[in-house]
Amino acid sequence: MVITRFAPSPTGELHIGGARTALFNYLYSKNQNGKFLLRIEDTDKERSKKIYEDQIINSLNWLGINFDDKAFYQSKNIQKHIDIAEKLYENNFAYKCYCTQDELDKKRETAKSNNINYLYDGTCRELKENRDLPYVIRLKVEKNKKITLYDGVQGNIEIDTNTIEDFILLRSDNTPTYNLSAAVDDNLMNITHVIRGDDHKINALKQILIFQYMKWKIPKYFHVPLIHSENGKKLSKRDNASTTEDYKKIGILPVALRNYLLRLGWSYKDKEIFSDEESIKYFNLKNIGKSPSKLDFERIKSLNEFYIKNLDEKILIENFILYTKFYKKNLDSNSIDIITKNINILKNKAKTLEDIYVNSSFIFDYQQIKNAVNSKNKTYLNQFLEEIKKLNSYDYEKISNISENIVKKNNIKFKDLGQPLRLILTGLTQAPSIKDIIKILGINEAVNRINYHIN
RNA sequence: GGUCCCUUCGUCUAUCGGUUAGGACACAUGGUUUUCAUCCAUGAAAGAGGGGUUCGAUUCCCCUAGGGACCGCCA
Repeated sequence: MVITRFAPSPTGELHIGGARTALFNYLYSKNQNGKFLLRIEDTDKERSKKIYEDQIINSLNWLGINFDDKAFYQSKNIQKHIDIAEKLYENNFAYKCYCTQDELDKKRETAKSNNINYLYDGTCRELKENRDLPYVIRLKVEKNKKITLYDGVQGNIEIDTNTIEDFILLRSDNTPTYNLSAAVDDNLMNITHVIRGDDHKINALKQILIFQYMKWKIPKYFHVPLIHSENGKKLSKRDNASTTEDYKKIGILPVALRNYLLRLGWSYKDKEIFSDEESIKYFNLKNIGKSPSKLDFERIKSLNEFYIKNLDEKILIENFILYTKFYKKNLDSNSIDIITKNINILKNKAKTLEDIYVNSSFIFDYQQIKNAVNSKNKTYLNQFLEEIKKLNSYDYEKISNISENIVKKNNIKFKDLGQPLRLILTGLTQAPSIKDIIKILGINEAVNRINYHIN
């Protein structure tokens, strides 16, 4: 059975690249009728925060990326990682290193200032005797050997082991390092396919060495090129578009972000829009692209617009209410009622949930404009007012005729009536058509708002 | 500096050696529209450069250039 995993470290909010990695893992496991596991890599006690663990899980839920079983916490498995380090040491695949951090820092610096490549020089590699000093455990990387990473995305990558240093497995405080923990846990969790960011390519080689020494079955690796910011640089927290939270708070729908992420670095012929079912059905690993891709905010927005227009309106309203609750304000039930009834009008201008909020604000956040109309306009508005007063509620279709007649009668342009009318009804210069505004507000409220301004 | 990876319209991408190099977003123009949008139509827009291999190269190989990742007792 195929088992994939997403293994974030809880040192920050869910990153957009992480979200894509999670999505790919999720989709592939579902496509193969396998399992998708979540492993929180919280072995860095300093930087790992509980609130980020929760945030990552919440974001995955929000995106509809559901993991199987319970979330797995790497910190709970530390003893097993230590056991393996000791086993490697006993089998002479690893050794104790007594070099201090100061010594290593110095060597690193001299190497850097001489512009030469730094690798741990193996000072302690051949030490025979034990010393009564703090030590780390390093893996003994066999020299002068070629090792191959069979990467499902990048092809076979052959590398000389001389360029891989004897990396640390166990720190001097006896805690395991990332490469040890990751390898041990991937083995323990029976991970069959490791799909992750490009930045782990070298780590894969290191982890493979551990797998080989332990005679474990090596998983298949797929290293996905990273996502770059719009200016081509590595995505950073300062880009304001780097975490799923950044998108959530401006009113991007989870379906839209998911669809966008799916098509970033992956494709299926000419297809752009994927339902959840389709994405599971069509997802495969061989269509993952080899080159890094840039984020395109306009594309995200346009996809979001598509989903706002095409999503089931009930679901759209659910998303909208949750959105306003989190990021705007709790709307009263009357306003929600009005918005729900008129969502087909209000959603038409929106690219984001925030747009829907702004577009509907004249319902719950109406601001009267002082001196909005001049005396000439008042005459037309008065005529308009008298006519709509005569309307039965739900007789909104006649509104167009009313304004048409007034325009003809006074020999004016529609603009002369429509512009001030829209402004006093909504407090906004851009809003739905006059007919729709009155329909949304109801005759009474419309009459009130006009009255206020012409008297 | 070392190791490794990548390179098709501005962006995401399609192309299993033979195509007028296709689609989507963005952009431009026109139409619809009682504001703004929407919507519809049309258009402009690409194989980094140089060598090979081949009857034929965007596709395969090499070199150059550009971009990226990694090089922690972080993950």
